[in-house]
Amino acid sequence: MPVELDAVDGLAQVSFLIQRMLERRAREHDVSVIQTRLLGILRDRTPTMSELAQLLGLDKSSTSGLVDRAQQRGLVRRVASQLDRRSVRVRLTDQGRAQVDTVGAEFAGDIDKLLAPLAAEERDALGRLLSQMVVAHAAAHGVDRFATGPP
Amino acid sequence: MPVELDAVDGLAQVSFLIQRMLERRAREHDVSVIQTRLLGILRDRTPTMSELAQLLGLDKSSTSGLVDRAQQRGLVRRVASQLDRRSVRVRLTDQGRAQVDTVGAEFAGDIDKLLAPLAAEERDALGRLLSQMVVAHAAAHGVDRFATGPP
DNA sequence: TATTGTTATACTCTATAACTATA
DNA sequence: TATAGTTATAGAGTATAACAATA
Repeated sequence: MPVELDAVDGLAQVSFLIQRMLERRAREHDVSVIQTRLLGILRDRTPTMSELAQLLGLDKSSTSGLVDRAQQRGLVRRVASQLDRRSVRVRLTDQGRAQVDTVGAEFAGDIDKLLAPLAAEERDALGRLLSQMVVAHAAAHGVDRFATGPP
Repeated sequence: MPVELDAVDGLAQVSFLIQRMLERRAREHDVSVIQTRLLGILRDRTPTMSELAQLLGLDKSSTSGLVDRAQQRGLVRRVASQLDRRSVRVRLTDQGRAQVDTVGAEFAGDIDKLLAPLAAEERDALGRLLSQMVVAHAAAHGVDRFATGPP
């Protein structure tokens, strides 16, 4: 198999593979990728609607609808804020937490399978290279790496 | 910056970064990722609607709508087949080709920037590791790597 | 006045089901 | 009958603009 991709093409191809894996896993549990991403953000946070919109990179009205649908499915709930009575916090329900844990574990398993052809030292080397890229990108763009990526 | 991700987390993070880059580039040109993917498929093909639905992994009705909207924007056109009068082929217009070339080049440039922190030998090593993964996955799943990935 | 959040509206994307035309 | 494609319908996801309540 002498097929050889350069780093740019390799990253593009692998990204599409991984994205499709996530789509499939989410759909198996009857949710969308964006719903899963919402739950992922809420795993270690209870943000206001505004903060949530910021984290998701969506308009506040889009976020309202997203949370509406997640709430209808029993995955999240809205909690009134005591400090500012205009404000609402969004919290994961037990069912939502179970859901995101399951999808997250399956998704991680998919990526792990994708790594199967690599030897242990190669996996380590890959992790180091990717870390360099992610860290440099976060430094340059001021992004909290753990805020944006699901799950 | 002693932050170190393992290969699984690194792949997940980088995939989300790359996906967001593509979304941004597509939106800058007023199209969606799926529209860009459609154009990418048509760069070296003139498939029937059925073939297109297969390549995109969508229902034929979804594909109809997608092509409708791309056609309204002047990016593709439908061509009647002579062999089978039920059948329709979809072809890129000049404008569609210019669009996908532009977005594709910008997207490749984004990935290239993401690779900036790596030395030349590291980029080569990364390309080799990712190639191994893509090739093994294609062999196991029987996927034409160039059919599915945009652009 | 400014901010937080929701609602009204419109468009894209997607699937299922029913349909037309051709094979 | 079977296949290629479209249309009707419904729902998710998104943004803009207008709005209510609170600060």
